[in-house]
Amino acid sequence: MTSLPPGADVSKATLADVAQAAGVSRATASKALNNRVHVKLETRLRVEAAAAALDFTPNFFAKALNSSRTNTIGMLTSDLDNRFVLPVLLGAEDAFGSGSLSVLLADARDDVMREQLHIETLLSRKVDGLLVVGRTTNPRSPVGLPVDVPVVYVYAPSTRETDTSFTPDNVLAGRLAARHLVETGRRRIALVNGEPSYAAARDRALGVTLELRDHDLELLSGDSLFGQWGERWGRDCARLIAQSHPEVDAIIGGSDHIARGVIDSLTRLGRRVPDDVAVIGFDNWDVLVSESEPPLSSVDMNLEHLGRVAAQALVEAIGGAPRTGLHSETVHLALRESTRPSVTDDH
Amino acid sequence: MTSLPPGADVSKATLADVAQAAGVSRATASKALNNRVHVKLETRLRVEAAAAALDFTPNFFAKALNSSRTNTIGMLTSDLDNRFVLPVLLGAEDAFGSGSLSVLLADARDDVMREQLHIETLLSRKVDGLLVVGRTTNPRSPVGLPVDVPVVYVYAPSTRETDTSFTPDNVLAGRLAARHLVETGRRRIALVNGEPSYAAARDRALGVTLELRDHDLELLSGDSLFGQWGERWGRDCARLIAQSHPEVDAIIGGSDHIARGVIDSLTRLGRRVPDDVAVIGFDNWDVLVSESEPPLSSVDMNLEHLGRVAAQALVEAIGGAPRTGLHSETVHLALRESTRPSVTDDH
DNA sequence: CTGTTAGCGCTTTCAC
DNA sequence: GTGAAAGCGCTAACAG
Repeated sequence: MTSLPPGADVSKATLADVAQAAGVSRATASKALNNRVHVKLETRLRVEAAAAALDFTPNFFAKALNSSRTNTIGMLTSDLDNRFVLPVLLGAEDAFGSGSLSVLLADARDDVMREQLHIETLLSRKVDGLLVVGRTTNPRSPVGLPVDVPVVYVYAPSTRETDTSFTPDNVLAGRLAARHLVETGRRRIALVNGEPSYAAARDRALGVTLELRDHDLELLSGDSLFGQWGERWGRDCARLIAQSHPEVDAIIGGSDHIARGVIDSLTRLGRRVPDDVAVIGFDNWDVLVSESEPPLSSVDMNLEHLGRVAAQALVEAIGGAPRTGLHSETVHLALRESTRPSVTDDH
Repeated sequence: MTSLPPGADVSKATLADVAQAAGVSRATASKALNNRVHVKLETRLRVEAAAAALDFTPNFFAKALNSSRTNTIGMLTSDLDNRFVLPVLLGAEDAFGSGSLSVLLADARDDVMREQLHIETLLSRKVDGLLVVGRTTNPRSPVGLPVDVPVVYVYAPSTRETDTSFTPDNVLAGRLAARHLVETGRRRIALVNGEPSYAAARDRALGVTLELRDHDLELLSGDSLFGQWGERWGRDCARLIAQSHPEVDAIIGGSDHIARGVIDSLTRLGRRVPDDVAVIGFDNWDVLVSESEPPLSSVDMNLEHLGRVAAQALVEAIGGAPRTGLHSETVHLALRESTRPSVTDDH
């Protein structure tokens, strides 16, 4: 019982204790425990035994004080309250947590001031690297760091091309959705898209258009209908499309929400999904797609994978091997009932 | 330019530099900067000026090395990929972030081993306190800490009554939902509930039952229908209820999802919502309630508030004023179209 | 191979 | 009021 302040009796045993118990100097004990060279095997074993016996845990701060590596990374989110960042965090936490890296979380609330403040705090804690998780896939301006700390941008790429960024390939997503519909016999395809201010919406539309063009097709309404991300927009547009283009045999929703709205309207109008009209969405958000009636096909953005590769890239960058540039990560189809080929089309 | 390892030129200026620039000793500089007593005002000012001029940031680790307070708290989640933890985190991050507290995030993936591992890491980083965020509102066994660090449980309370826990008041939630329906003239009320293994489901059912009893009413089906949390379950049950109890004038969904399914079935069966049957859910999950057709009334669990008060309690506990026991935090109604009193009931 | 000697940057007695 | 000295727990030279 020393005279330390109350509550400080955490991990009492110090390196000196271990050294003494093992009958060596602190320096030797340190080398032994850190797998440094020039330590006799027998000594190393003795030290390790002593450490184990004393339940020794090295003092994190003392270590950090003279090693310039803290095994801590900062995760800066623009908006925690966003269903897209979660899987990314999860994948990242996964990649980090398996090792001995800890994650310092900071939520900037999509506010530049807060972001700068949090960056300063993170830097003062000497994080080894920074993972910047965006709110959308719209490119964002790079964070301004006064010092040289590796940064990886995920979801929202940095506008600076020499930075390292990972973002889902929304053009491919659009292509996959369109290709699937064409391959299952659909020809009169419409796209009800989300907000035009979102790169995700524009990229998906582009992918759809390009893919259709490859098949000598084009969107039913001539162009993609940009609007909002919600069900209501999906309902409204589906109703209009069903009237103005009764021949429609497939509708792509810019998001799962929109697609749900589309299904809702079509069903109420007496159009059968998928027999009369196939419907597909984007994001493959579990709660929306699996319990839909019928279950909704969707394009999965592989967000957890995205987080994982970004985290790995950050670890590599910390290790000195930066993987710079913009990386568009692949996405994949998640097929369900809503795009089952209609029987008549099968022949 | 010292001979430090590359990338270590972070916050170059040290206390010694400041002291020298101010023409005082390091000891005095330290006292001045930390608002300790026994420092002449003029000296203090001079030191502060020097610090500002040199853009001095105290070395976090050196400080931590002899202060036993790290201004870091650990946030241990059972399952990051859970829509209920987000708002809680947000509220907590809010309460912490406004000060100078940093948050070390660890996701246990609902795995005891991982949890223990993460706790050890967090403790080795000497967090001042621990916020344990549960996956459900089911009580959980307390975390085993070898040392005396304040812990606050949120969402899932600890089974140990002397611990500090914050959880939403689901009994009240059930009461509020039922009371609202009764007050708007509904009398033949059914409850389609979630999984019986969830305390949330059982508590909500209890609240509904108690409230109805206070009005000399009881559930239409005699008892609550426990099942699953999804839309499908809501659809199936609503269909059954509409057939077996055609007189039903209100259905409470155990979650917004269930309620959405209920609305879906009722609509398809030609029952009008809310004119024929009122529908209300729980959780007030934005994407589900506001874009529903009609928009869905719900009970908001105040999760962000929950996170905030838990975080505040943790800060207080760190400060030495623990607020022990189980705290059931209040919830509130979020009324929308789906429970509008039907015109005939208004008289 | 091992121990001795110096610090890392800061706080804290305790004299002056 | 202020400063000299000691030390938090560890790692990194340099000798031996």
